[in-house]
Amino acid sequence: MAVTTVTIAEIAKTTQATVSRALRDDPSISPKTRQRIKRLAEELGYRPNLLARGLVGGDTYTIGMITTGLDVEVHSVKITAFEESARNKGYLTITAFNPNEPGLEDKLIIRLLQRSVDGFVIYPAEHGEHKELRALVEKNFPIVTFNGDGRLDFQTNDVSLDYYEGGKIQIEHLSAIGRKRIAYIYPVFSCYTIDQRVSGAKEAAHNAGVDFELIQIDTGNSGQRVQTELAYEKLREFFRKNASRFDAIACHNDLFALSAIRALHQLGIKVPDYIAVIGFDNISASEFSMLTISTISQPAEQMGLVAFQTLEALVKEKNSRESEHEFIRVKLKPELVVRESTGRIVDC
Amino acid sequence: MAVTTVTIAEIAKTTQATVSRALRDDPSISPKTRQRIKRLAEELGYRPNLLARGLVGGDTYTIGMITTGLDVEVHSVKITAFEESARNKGYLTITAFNPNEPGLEDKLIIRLLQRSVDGFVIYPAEHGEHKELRALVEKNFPIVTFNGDGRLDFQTNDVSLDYYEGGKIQIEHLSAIGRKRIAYIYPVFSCYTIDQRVSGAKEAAHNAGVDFELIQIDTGNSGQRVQTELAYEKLREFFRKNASRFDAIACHNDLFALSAIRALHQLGIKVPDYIAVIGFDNISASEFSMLTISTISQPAEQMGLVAFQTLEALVKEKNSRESEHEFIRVKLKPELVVRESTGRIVDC
DNA sequence: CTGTTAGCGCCTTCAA
DNA sequence: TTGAAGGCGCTAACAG
Repeated sequence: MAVTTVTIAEIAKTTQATVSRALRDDPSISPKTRQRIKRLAEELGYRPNLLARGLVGGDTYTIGMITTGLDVEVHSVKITAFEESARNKGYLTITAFNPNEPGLEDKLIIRLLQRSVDGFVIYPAEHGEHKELRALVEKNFPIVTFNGDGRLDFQTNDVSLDYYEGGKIQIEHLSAIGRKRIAYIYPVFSCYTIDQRVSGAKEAAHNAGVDFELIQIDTGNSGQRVQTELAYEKLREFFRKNASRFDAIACHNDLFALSAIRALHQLGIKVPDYIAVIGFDNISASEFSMLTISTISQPAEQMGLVAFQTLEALVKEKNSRESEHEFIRVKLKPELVVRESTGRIVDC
Repeated sequence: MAVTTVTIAEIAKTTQATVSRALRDDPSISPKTRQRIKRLAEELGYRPNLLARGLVGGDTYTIGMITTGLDVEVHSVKITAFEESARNKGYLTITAFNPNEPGLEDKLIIRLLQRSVDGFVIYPAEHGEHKELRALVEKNFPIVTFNGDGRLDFQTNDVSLDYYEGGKIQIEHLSAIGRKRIAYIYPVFSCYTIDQRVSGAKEAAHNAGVDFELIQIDTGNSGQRVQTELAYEKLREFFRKNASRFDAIACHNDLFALSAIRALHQLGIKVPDYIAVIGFDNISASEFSMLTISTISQPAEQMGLVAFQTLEALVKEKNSRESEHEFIRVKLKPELVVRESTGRIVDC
């Protein structure tokens, strides 16, 4: 059927082991036969069976990725960047999605382990014990987490965004353009990264000496998913009653900011003249929108890239030594992007 | 190290083969020993090694997916829907991305084959020979393509959206609200699905007896990727000179429509009063935007679902018989979503 | 019903 | 520098 090392050996009138060695550039093989075998393999269209290779304990050049769904644009960018750098180094990334169910995380880890992945990138579920993850980390299996810092109660190699800093920057910017009565709007469900943004915002407001109020919008908690239409309705209702109290709004993400702007627009409240709005994430729509949105940009490609480089290093090192050393923890800084929604300065 | 069937056999004082059979519910095993072995396996935390299983020729419960990047929201929805239904049936989907390079498609297929996937879902690259894909289809390997209809010169099991119909619906709607001078705006790079939209639109315009003009915008051809800022500039320039000639614009997708609306807004041209705008895809931003966008909605979840069901059937059938039968070809209909950007009717 | 015996395709000792 | 042999964990005959 398929051409294997045995097929090649028979034709080359040598043994299977020699073929195997030649193909892997084993130094013990003479340049001559190596070349001969390689040519033959090429001609016959030989493709190493990675299952067999993995079975005997070698690397599979496969990395398991477990992440939340693709509904958040920023995650997609991270995933894409990771996959691309992995692919360029000859790794295949096998991706499994976990819409934030703690139990599913364990199951997916097991499933991927059964396929003998060389390492893992994991965006941990918000809650749960992380039983499997913890076990792997303890046995020193190559793992890198995204945003594990703070939501896991044990150390890992981690690449995170500094959400606290992000929240701070949002408010500092609003304050810098002269706004003094600021609301921070976010959904009710609890989530570490949102909490961080809020904390950072609170501190910045305190430092700047501006009024600051936290507004939680109940978006219908179908899991962590925001129900878009409902969110819009709630926002409009809120602004109808309370808009006059504020001259600026910071939102936990750009979609919320879009909805907020739409609601304000409906109510005839001009943005940014009366109320300035800033979002978070820098999704593409915030640049395409009729009124472009100021926001906080995540270095998402870089996060994907750094995560892969870290993981690759761990995988290689595992093969050489079992050196125990410190966990690698990278925390990247977000950046302010100023657009129309905070564009004009109003003097009060 | 890890617990295997041998480990269990030793403890259960039986043979490895018996354990293997018991675990797989082989009817030849007595209920007693089966239960005993299963309990033991559970206690020991046994996890079958899927590589070994795959090596002997059995199913791996792994499906390979090759698709374009995650930058297009509709694709993400399809992927997510597919992955979820696969997961619920015990399959792992391993996803590889191909930003439309014909050569890469072949490479990725090979890589996934080396991991012994049970089947493939492929969103074929726009151009190229599709050498590997063709070979697999010929040897009757379980494969389902997305939008392969029209862009492949050979038959496959396929799930497509009817883009022609979509283009038609766009124009029919604009005509139905009384518009008579319509432009179809799309980027310069050629692509089967865009061509289809345009053809459908053209026919609809002809049938409705309205003026119809094709406008291609040069968005800088970094591959197939639209350069957003450039696209916006070009659109604004175009409208500045030509807006007066039209009372409606149809765009090949929603991001373009967003940009178009922003450009029109900048120029002080009211949407939909002077110019109505309709997009394509129904991305979330089209609903969140300050001015919500009328568009054509793809049944993306359904496409993912149908693709998986079709593929699963092929995989199962392969195991039973080598029955040769017709290719399964599903063509789904898009739907009109009316929002503000075509909301008000203007009499002329 | 259960045990025995071959492999699947590859890598890795150990000899020669 | 190459060959021979064993085994990774599992499934699939073939016996008993």
